Amino acid sequence: MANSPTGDSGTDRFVRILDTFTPTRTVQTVTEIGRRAELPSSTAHRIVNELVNAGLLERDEDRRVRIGMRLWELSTRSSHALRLRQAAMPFMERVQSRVREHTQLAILEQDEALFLERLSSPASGSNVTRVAGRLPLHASSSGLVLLAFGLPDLQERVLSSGLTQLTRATLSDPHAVRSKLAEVRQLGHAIAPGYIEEVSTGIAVPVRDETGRVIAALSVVLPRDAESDFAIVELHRAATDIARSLGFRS
Amino acid sequence: MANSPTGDSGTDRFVRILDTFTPTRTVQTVTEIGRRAELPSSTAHRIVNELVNAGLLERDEDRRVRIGMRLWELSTRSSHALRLRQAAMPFMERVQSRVREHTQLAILEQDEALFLERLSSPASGSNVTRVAGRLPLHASSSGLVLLAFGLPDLQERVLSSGLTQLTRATLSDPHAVRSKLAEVRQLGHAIAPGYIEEVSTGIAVPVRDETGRVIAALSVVLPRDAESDFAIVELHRAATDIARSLGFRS
DNA sequence: GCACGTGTTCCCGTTCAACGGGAGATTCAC
DNA sequence: GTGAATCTCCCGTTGAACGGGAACACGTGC
Repeated sequence: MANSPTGDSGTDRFVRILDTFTPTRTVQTVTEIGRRAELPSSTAHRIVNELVNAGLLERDEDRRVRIGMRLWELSTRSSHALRLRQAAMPFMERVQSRVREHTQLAILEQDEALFLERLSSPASGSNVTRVAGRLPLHASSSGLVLLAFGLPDLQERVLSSGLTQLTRATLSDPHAVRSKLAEVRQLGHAIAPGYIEEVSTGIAVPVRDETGRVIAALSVVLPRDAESDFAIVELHRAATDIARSLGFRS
Repeated sequence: MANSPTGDSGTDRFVRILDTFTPTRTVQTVTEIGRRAELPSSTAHRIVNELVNAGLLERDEDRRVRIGMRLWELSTRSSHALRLRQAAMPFMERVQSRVREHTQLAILEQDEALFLERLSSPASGSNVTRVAGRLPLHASSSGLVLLAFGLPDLQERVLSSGLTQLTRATLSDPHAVRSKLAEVRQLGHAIAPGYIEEVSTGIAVPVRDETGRVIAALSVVLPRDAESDFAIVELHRAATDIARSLGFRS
């Protein structure tokens, strides 16, 4: 008998196992992992043990498994996002303290908006985004900014793939999105009223790196009917300051 | 011809590659990686490509390689350290704003002190520690706290391994460390004058989780001759507040 | 132009380490 | 007790990983 390989390259395996950990389920038994990753129990045990030895997974007192600190340690060596987050933090705090609403920083990651940091509103309302969470590009203000100032082939790719509809207000027609993007480029910021939740409006501005390229989006989430001009000004000011602190002049 | 396996389990391989990325070298060519991980060039290319496909590594414009955001994303699913960092942050900010020196949070990781977060002194002096950096347990104030309140077999393991001497003041004799640990337990905090750098003193207190177990060390770095009582009081207050915010009563 | 160094891609025969079925140990719950 | 769930260990099979090597693609210096 023996093995009937499933066609994955060893590394996939590994990623599949890590992927069984979700933000809501951070500890699980080995057998559970095996079930979710569709691996035979004995195989799951073998690989998990390897990963534990390597420090990428850890076991708690009950021998259940969770993601290891080693992984976090390694991930901090990804300089660019870390530098960005570091540079943005003080200015995000300023925005948050003045606008008093959720303040978020997102980057482009595999055709989605990935949220690097989020400072919650003191009067904490909606909670759609979270640190390390993702949102589709066409449906969030941050995503629209990243898309509008991104490469043309990214736009093609996103527009031609299915544009999921999150609320009644979400733009799901490629033409509508395309003219929205033109508007974003012209205004210099994106306003997404009710695209994600009926009750709130996202507002995002582009953040530039030391060469002037748009690398991130800084955003706040306001109640749907709130006055947005003050937030826009604050966001732009913060984005400029972040760019400056990254070394971008003028 | 063919292969002479080096005896590693596939996963090791993988970790060896990730380990070639250091805080100072965050992008490199595939061949470079191969050299450092002591892998034949063709093998390095194969594995790196797998990792890139899996999203754990990324290529920049010049096809050079860096650590991927995917890894960071996965690492955020490691709940416990994240929760701790989250809970500690506001109180660390308070300590930092009142003591006005480097303020740090460290946990025990593979017999070393791993620094989860660091708020730098406005009058930024020494810079030995950094986020995701490590220090030996016997030579840092944070380490001494983690060691003193840790499991007995941890203490044995550390004391019987080589106690590296970082400065003239570093305790390198097992007996000296042992009585230092007794002192730490008795005082409830650790003072490490000049153990790491001649010119500075580390001061650390234990942080407890919701069950009362010591899970982290909160520390500040003062100039060697500075008055430390105020800092100690502030640290203890912050540690208590952190424990309370994690759910620990009394 | 040519020679050289460096980084990368592709090919392919060898071989050994990963594979997973299965049996048995262990623990917990009812 | 019975039964379910989880984990450990063993072991024969085999296919996928391995890496040497050749060729390609740059760039650079002369």
